[in-house]
Amino acid sequence: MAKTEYPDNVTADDVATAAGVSRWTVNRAFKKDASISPKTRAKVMTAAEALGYVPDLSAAALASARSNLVALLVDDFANPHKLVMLERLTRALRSRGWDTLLVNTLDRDDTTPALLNASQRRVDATILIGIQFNDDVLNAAHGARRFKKLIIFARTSLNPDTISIAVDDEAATREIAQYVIDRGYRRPLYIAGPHTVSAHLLRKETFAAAWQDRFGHAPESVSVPRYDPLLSAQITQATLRARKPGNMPDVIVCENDALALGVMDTIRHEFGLKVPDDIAVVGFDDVPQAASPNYRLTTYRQPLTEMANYLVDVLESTDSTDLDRKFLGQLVIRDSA
Amino acid sequence: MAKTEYPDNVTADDVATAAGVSRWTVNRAFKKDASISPKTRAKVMTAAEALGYVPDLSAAALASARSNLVALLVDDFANPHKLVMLERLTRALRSRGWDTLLVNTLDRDDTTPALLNASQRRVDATILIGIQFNDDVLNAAHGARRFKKLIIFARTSLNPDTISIAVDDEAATREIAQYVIDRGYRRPLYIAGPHTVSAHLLRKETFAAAWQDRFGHAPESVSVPRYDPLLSAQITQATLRARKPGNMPDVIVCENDALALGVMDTIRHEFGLKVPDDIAVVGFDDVPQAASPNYRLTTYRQPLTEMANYLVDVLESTDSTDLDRKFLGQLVIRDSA
DNA sequence: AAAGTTCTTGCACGCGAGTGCAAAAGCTGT
DNA sequence: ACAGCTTTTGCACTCGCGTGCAAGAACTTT
Repeated sequence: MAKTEYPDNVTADDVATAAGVSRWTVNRAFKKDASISPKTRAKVMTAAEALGYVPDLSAAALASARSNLVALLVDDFANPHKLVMLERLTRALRSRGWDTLLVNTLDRDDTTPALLNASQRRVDATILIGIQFNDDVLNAAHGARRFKKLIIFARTSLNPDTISIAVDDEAATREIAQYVIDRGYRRPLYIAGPHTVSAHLLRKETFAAAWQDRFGHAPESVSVPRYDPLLSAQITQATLRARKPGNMPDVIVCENDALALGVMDTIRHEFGLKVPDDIAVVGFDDVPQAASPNYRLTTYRQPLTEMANYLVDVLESTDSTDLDRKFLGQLVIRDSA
Repeated sequence: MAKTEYPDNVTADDVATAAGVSRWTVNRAFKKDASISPKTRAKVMTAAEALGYVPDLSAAALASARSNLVALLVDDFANPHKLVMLERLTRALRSRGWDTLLVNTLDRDDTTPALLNASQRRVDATILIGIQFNDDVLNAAHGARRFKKLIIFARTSLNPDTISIAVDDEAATREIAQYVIDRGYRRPLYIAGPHTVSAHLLRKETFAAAWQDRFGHAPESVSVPRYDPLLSAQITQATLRARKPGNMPDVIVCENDALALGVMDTIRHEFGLKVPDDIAVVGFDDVPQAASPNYRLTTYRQPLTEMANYLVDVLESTDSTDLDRKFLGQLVIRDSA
């Protein structure tokens, strides 16, 4: 008979009764900068705690125009860097009161259904950290109902309806190219990721341009259709096998670490060559494994935490004037090049 | 002036007017097994499509007792296996109409606030795929409001208020132990993960018991406080350095692959030893990297897809009688042992 | 101490849809 | 063509809270 358990659901009304105020005052007590006297708030909070009350965000989202919820669309789970991004993003979001809806868009050919689904949950923004989208989808999405913000994270997009938060790929790649040239490498092979129309990484083009500027010809390149170390290993293997023994590259520059890890594995275990003595390797992202004693990969680190925090700034900002932003990262030199 | 854009928000009422039926009929049309005539449904769907209507799940969650939303608490982003689990879980959930709230619980010392937050969003279940929780938290959570189901995924829990969906660690570990013994290894070192009270993996104990049964003494073991290859590498290095040169183990059995990868790196690059010739290594989980030419790790694969599908079954089941379940996986023999 | 300010608090209405039941419509057999 | 039955449709009420404004309380000023 003792009321040891909390009732099924405590509403603001219950707390109001307990504290001897109105329901609206209860809600004010939970709102950051509401006009309420300190002692009333204290009284309400005490009552709330005693009853085990917490505001229902679901109802709040329905009543107001905001939900403090974002959808995170991911279409690439083979790239270890995704795990790092997920960690940084969820941490930044959560620390500032935002929740994250994780949407796996791997098994659909476009993101439209996922965007639709996000709108059904009244998300305040949709964040894309993948590649599978094009301008058609974006335009459709933007024309549709209830679309607040569409953020492309860690990838540049030229679409004007989109907010892109990314590292400055061009500057980063030029720095990489300069380093490679300075170290005396002259026979590069560039391993690029999937071709995409929108949300392009300018890395391959920039590297090619830098090489062209310096030596008058573009470097060779290969494309891997997924950011997957295992696939990258296979394709690199096929590419190198097709070459004459004397015609090996002296450096392999990769669009990101996911590709670079596979490349290193192949170089060592399929060809029995040494990194960097026979072939050097450069990556991009600085995934945790890049630092392992096995890889010691030279790579480029994006300021992910800073970028994630800026993303939350964007979510909280009201004006929508040119929120795109590029960040500068840092070349991390290890043993692979 | 042309109405090229959809209005801000289309409600069921708008569709009802357009289709010449009542709002409730519109909702029925969107409900899987509602009693509605096929032609009425078709009429409604046509009108809905023309207007760009989709039901508002936020409002639905408020009005009904279900939200079709689950919270996924993760406290360990260094383990590459987490990415695989996230992929499998979100795919299974999404394909059957469930959305996933990803909650990062890394930077808090207990899961209570996260559980509270989940309850604020009216999730139908909370799924834990980490380690940071104990019985106190669980009990508090369960006593509180609006807690539907608490699922421990990929980890065994003996707490009766909890539904545990996991591989049969005991059977798996016995199989591993048997393999190690059959291959003639006699000086094992066991690398365990963090100590936890609840949600225990029985792997270390089972391996020790199996060894004890056979040889009359327990194997040595070390604990790594996080499932992180880099940390595992460090601790393994310290452990092996403390040994006399002639006293090295001939096999290192790891609680999971995250630990095993670090172990292999250390063996090779810090001690210049060969795997498996000098020291063999066994893991658990079969992460993607385990198959790479670099590691070729012998490990144990959990039937994750099957487990994820069962999880959705659990979500959709109404009776709550003993939903715990153990799955059998498969020993994957590669070159590391 | 009265009038003028500023800070607090209360309230009607709406957000968009689910539940359970009752009314209406469709169907069967004779 | 009508009773009897089944399927389909409509509706009052509810879920828990936000918005914007107006009334009330508390504090200043001269």
